[in-house]
Amino acid sequence: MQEANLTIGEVAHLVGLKTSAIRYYESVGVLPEPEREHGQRRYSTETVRRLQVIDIAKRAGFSLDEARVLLATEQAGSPAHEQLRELAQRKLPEVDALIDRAQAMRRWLSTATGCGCQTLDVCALFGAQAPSTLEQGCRSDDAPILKLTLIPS
Amino acid sequence: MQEANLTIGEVAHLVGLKTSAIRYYESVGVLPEPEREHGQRRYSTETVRRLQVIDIAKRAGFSLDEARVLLATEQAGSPAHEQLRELAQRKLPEVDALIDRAQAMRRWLSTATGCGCQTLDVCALFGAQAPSTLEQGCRSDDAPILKLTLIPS
DNA sequence: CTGGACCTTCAACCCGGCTTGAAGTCAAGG
DNA sequence: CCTTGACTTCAAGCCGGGTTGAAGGTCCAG
Repeated sequence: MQEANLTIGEVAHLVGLKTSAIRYYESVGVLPEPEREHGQRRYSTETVRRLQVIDIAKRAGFSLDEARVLLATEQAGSPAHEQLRELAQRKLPEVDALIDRAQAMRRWLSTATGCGCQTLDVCALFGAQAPSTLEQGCRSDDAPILKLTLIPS
Repeated sequence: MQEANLTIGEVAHLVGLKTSAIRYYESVGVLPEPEREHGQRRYSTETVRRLQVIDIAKRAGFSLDEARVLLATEQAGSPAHEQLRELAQRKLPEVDALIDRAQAMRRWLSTATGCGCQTLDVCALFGAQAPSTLEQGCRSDDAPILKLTLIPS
């Protein structure tokens, strides 16, 4: 077993969180209740790892609740892998959609910053749910829905 | 000038929002105050278009506040294009980072759902801020930080 | 013994992005 | 005239993900 010798402040510093966030995670069940010494929480490096997992999961768009499932899964071992697989399958299309939208936005933004067009056409963004049909860039032969005058500097 | 003949309910229906959302947008300055007839708001199709812009912007990860800037920019014309460019430049790295993270997550999720490995290694997710170093898939030669036992069904 | 650093709890607050509910107004139709 | 339905306002509530503040405990150094 790991020795639990880190104070909440040390852990917070290690993972770049505020102590309040760590207590909050505990309160919502994402972190287990730690051992205590004189009433104070003591953590092992295992907890630091769990917090890193949470961090990654959050950055990847998981909610705290999903992160909780992820960690619970890891804890429980055998029967939980099904749950993980299910979680992943539910999440995949969401992530795909996110990527599509983000890439469409990226293309749009880079034309907005980079191109020297007189007018910047955003019309392509409005092709009925298909922001991904943005390939055209600054072309503008059909009536623009949104026309921004972008004067080349 | 456009004729303003749409009621809030009609507009809401057209763009797939609740009327409360439209009033909220107005209250936070994302939509301008519309003309009124007998105290009731009347909108032109221009407003519908603005709401579509807002929708796209939101889907692309802009906050309502940023959407407001976007639309204000469009309104103001000349000196505002700088603001738009600036907005776009501020947003681009954010969007890039988002895409990276989402793609890393996508790869991880698809291994989680698809591969038949005994153990699923998430270690690659933890390479010091680099979730994008996930190419390896199920390889696991260095000590995994997170090891999930994923029993092939 | 005192001060300061760190910890504890709990309740309250903040933010964005709305929704909900109560109470009132208005025009049209039976 | 009365009801119906769509509108109006304003205040309050909800959600996730925390932060902040007050009031107090515990430890160690000087």
